[in-house]
Amino acid sequence: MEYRFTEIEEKWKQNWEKTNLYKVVEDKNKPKFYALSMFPYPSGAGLHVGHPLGYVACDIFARYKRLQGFNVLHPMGYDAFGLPAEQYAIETGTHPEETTDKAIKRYREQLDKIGFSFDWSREVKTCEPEYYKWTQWIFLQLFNSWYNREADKAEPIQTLVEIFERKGCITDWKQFNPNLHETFSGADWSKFSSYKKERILQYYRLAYRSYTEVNWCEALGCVLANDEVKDGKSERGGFPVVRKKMKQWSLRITEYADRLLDGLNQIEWSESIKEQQRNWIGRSEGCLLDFNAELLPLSLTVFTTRIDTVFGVSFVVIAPEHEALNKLVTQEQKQAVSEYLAYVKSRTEIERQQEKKVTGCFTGSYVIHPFSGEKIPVWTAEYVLSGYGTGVVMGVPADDERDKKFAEKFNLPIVEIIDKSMYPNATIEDKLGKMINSDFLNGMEVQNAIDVMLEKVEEMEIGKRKVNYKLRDASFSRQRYWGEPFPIRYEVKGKTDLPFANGKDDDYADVPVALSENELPLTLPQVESFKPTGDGRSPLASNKTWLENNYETDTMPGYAGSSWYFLRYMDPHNSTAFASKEKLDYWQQVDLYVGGSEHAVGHLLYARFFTKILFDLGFLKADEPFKRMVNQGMIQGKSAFVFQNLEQKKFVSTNMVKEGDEGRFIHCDIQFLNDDKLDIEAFKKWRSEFASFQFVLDSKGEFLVQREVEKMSKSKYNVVNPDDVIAKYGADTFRLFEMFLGPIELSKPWDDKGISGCYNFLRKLWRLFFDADGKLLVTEDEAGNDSLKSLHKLLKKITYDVEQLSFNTSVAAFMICVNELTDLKCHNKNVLQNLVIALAPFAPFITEELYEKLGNKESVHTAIFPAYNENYLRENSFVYPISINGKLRTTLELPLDMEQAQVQEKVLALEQVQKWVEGKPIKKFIFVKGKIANVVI
RNA sequence: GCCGUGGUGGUGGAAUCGGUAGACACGCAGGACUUAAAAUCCUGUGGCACUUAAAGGCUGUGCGGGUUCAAGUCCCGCCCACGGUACCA
Repeated sequence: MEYRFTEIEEKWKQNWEKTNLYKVVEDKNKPKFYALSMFPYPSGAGLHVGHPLGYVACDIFARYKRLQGFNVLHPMGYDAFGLPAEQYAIETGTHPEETTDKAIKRYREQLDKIGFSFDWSREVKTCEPEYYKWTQWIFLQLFNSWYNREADKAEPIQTLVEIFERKGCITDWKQFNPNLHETFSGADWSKFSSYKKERILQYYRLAYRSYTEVNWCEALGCVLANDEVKDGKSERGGFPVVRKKMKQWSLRITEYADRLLDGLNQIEWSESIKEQQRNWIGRSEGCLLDFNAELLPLSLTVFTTRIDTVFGVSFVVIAPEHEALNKLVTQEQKQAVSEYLAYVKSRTEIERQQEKKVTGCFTGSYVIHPFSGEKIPVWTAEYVLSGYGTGVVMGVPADDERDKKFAEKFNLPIVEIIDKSMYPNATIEDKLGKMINSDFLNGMEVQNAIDVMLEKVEEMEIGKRKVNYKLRDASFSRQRYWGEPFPIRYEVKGKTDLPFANGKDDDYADVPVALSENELPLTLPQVESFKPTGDGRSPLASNKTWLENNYETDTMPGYAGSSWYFLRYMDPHNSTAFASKEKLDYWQQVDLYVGGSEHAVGHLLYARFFTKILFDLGFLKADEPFKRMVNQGMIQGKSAFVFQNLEQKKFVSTNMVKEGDEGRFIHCDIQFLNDDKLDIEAFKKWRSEFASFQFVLDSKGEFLVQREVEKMSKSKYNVVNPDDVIAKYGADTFRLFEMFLGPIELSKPWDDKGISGCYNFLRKLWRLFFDADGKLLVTEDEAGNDSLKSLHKLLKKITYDVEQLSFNTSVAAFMICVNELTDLKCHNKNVLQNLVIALAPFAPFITEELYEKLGNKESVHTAIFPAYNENYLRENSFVYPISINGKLRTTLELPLDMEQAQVQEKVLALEQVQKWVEGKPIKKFIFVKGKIANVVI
């Protein structure tokens, strides 16, 4: 009987659904395990073979844990708000909800074919009001909280108000927010208007309003995502884009910088992800230092981690956005600076940091060096970002790579200040060497000089120690329709808020007021047009209800919904809380989280941030969301290209293209390929405009395409759909092959060439059970020792590999075992049944069928994972590799308990060894039991 | 630019603690079965030169150095590809 996967998979899919096999309920008698795959954004293109990679891995782990007796939560849902659906709406007028629904249905169909153990009764969609009601609710928690630095946790804003009422905001309290340049007494506070009170509270709330930069495209009349900007132009239309300040919501994530950093030490994530988060947070200990302007009553404060190098300062650079820049520009430099600023405005932050071209402009002003008293020129340059540090840096060209390039370009003096001659391998920025040309620091080691300077600066009161973070507060506003509305309305005093900064500090007259809990959810209204309003506001700004109620017209960003969805799965239908206390306490945190490494800092940092806030406010028991995290690599596509010569109206087979030939390679859909050979007729049908072109074939009469590995994407015509693979080989083969492709965390191109190997494996497994006529071959006799050894070798390896999520080697181990059992002609029921249970997490359908055929009434997925028995694996001897001077020359089988002296005797007696030794003295004999013997001569 | 990851046969990859490089699979070549094909099974397969053959030799994990009895694995310096870079998700 043949292995008929279509029938088998259909049969069990229906059975599992009927019996609710994967439904999970809280059960205090079992240990819990929460296995989670990152939920997808449902794009219109459907799933491609890259998406299920992580899902399959996570599903295998979830199923494995279940076989080990855990109560496993393994849900799935959709991150359903997003730009692509909105963009489609702008182009076609289709409501994003419709587009999203359609995409979700398609995703669900595709996911269902792959045999996941998802509990679909817990599905969440971030765009549904029942879900985003709680996203809005969480936002209100943030809005109504502040970070108490003394208690080192978030607290209700009320506790701050009480402090203000009692003792006001005295000098000491300014440390709680250095941006608030105001002190007041408790009595003052009680007299403040609600507007003034709110303005002060805005400096403390975890969700607050401030001016942040956006990409403004005047021609399109809207704010663009970074993604939509290419080389300072809008991707659609190629219109100019400038950076502009706009009043927006931000989240005070910076208050959590240290805790986000420390928390990394408690979680089992890959070192690389933790390192990326550490670098993103970018904690650095340094010092603030004031430089007084020569002719103006102002001082520039720089942040530096290298206060020891202060005698090497030959210029100071101020960020182009810095508010003091205006005052510093002299009449003579006015023209040059304003031209430079226009150039900087058109550049994105990434472009600015790339500094391939060194740019900058002299302001005309000077500051006075606090120690030498010399005049130091002040420049402005794009490599200084206003958002980092103080937005002013001291230029030390001798000891900083970027400063050096800057000085060289603009002919600024370079003063050597550190003698590194005794550290020949040190780079320019290593904190090593002896101070020179540095007055009282001369002769000190760098580390020592830093300490001395810190003391000195604080003593002179021209600066102070400061811990700085690269992390910035998170921008939380989007001028979009398809996102969560803010549960905020404005108390209008006078004119309404203007979207853009107008230069005045105090140019808004609004006081944000939180909606009450029973007003939630504030649902997205229908709008007449999804097109931007043109003045920078979202389409909601043209909605009547929104205008009448003075609701916030911005919506929340994508990460609002995705920063807490893992909590909603615990209790997805709760209408009185985001999840009940009882269920939150039962599931606590995600035990294994699987998702793409592209989320290393974005989503993963925000989710940790939200978790810590909810923890502080007493809702959660764990302050880290994901205990263990694994990042799967991307599956890339193998694009195909054909060489096209437009003038001569021909295509040339890639092996006939010579260097210097006129023409170019253009993408060609991979569905027209047979290996690398092109089906010319199909291609012509696809692109009828090329039907009359000539096709130059190679000597074999074939037309070959050029292959290249690229991101898998519809626009590159290299997408492989899992449906097609499953139709041809079945879901079990598909799952095995996805895993067999390589280590889960590596990126690799999809190539279905190897898939028949996995298919053959399942058929070979099938043949252990059935002969060609479909007769069951299984016997109930005593299993042979060799078979048992093969089985237990497998079980040991699987147990180890699955814990490590090393699924490619697991699949190889199954193949080896089935090969061995086939050679041994083993049809023993006990051996085969254990094999089937072990394979069940990987290939859920075929194993369910075989398990039933073995006479079992229960599902294989409720069985118990077989433990391996070391007794079957014991070996008495080992084939030692024998090497001479580290080079393998021969092998020798010896008992494993043989000691070095005896081994040496046996080894040296070998003919092969004698041949190499040739009577020379043995310098050394290395012996590692069970590993190797090495003769050194 | 900065941060992170990776580079091993024709291909995907294996080598878990510094100890036999290339497990497993694809592909390819040859053979068996077959009228033929498919399927299945068997044998071989990193490269080089040599040999009737066997055995053996040299070389080989992106490039250049180093540490070690022994390096794909550790250290230093490069090159290339990929992911992120704060409004794609």
